[in-house]
Amino acid sequence: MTAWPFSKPYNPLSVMSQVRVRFAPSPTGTFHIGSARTALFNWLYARHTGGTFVLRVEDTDHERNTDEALEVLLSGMRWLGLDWDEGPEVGGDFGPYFQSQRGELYKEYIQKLFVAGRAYEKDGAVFFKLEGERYTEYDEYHKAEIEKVRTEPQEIDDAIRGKVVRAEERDFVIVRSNGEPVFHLVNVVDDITMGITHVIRGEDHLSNTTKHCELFKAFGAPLPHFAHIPMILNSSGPGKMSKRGDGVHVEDYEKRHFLPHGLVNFLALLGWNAKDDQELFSLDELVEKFDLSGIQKGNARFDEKKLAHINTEQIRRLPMDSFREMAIPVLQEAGVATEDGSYIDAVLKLCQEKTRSMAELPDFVAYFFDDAFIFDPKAGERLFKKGEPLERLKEVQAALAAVETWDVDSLNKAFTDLAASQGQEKPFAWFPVTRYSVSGTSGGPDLIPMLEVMGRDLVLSRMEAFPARYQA
RNA sequence: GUCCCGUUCGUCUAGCCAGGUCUAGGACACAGGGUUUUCAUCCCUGCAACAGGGGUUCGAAUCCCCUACGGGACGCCA
Repeated sequence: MTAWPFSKPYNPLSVMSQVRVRFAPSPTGTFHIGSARTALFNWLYARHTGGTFVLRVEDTDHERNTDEALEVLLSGMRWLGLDWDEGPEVGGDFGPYFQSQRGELYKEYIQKLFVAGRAYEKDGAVFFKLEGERYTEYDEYHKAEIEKVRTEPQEIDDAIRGKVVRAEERDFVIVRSNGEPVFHLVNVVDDITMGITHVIRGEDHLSNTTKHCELFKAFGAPLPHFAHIPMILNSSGPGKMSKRGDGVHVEDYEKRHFLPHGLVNFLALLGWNAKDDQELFSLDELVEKFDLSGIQKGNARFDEKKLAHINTEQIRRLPMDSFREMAIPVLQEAGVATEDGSYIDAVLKLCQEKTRSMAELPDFVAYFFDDAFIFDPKAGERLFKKGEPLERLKEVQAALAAVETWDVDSLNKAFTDLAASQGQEKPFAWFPVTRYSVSGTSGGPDLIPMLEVMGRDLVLSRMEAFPARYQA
């Protein structure tokens, strides 16, 4: 048996001191939010330590492993900004990175187990042979008399949970009767041959880890460091976050126009914290501050409201260029704005700090682009409840029509002068009807800058049309 | 059923490893108030937790034990 299974020469010190982590998803056609967080933690750890992030596709069997399923995964990873140093498309020295292409390697390793007397065939399948005293016992769970083995307990030194001791007690299948190697075997063989130093994965694998330790030892390979991260539970009700349902897939958030970094920031906080009160991070800050020791032991519940809040905050922190880059396709998709240009830029600049999500942006800005906006009935009701808005509107129309240069200063002056002429100190009495007549709503960006952006023609024509339109 | 992991406000969490600085801090949510042309933003205030019981100690959210509850694993799925 060769001590080092890598195909290339190496310097043990330089390789082993380098952190190598992997994300090893099975392409199922969706990208589960829990998987995404596991990927993120691995990615953050690699980037934090200057290590290598490997993407390995566990496509051992399954009819569902299609190209489309793989693409969902890869595009999800790309969308989140989790780039991989080795794996599909980028290659690497430890490939292939698809388990479906590593069959020969697995055979080689299975052979090693046979040679070492640690594997045997039974019912057409290959079993891993545990070492220790054998006995039979009625098992309540399997409802049958089964053979068990008193093995040496395995000690797992987990970076999050500390020392975990557990003994495996049944020989387990490593190759199915159809010839396909099972997860536990390929997972360990790949981790060994890919030189993985840290296995960061969900807590649902903690119990499996004793099987993996048995295998590592049988192969004479050193154990990697383990870090079992807590599960994400359903936001309400029992159990871990289910496979179906709203908001469990990364693709859904992309479709709903969440900021990838909003999701990333939220996911990072689900089970990890920076040991201080900071909650909003840039990617760089996340990379800098992320550490295994900051990971929580207990499971966490997914809270959409907090996600929404973080998403909103990250939208506000976006540089104008990035915001525009994201917003324009959203507006185009919604059919709100079709052309790029300085008008859209001005509108977006006005609205970035007011909008709560990209998804609501089209509705929020629709009236800037289309005369056929809808008048909010409730806001209209409130407006007509007191005063004589139509009279005020006429006064504003006259005042604005007389403005020579259509800019914030002149508009401000027009309103102030109008107020003064009526013995008012502030022009607030004229604001609500002005806003409503041009936008159909009672809220939105600051009025004067908004009028400036909309331009004289649009503003005056909407005011002119308002009385008739509102009746209808 | 067996084994493993966990348990601080409704939720995410700080504090726990190195017991006193904790009348337990922050954030989301919620409630109230203020600012504002704006059912936006922003600001202020409030609400609300150490699962329970034993022990160790002058002193325990922090250490130990038990119980309860939650999660996970026990597949020729990954």
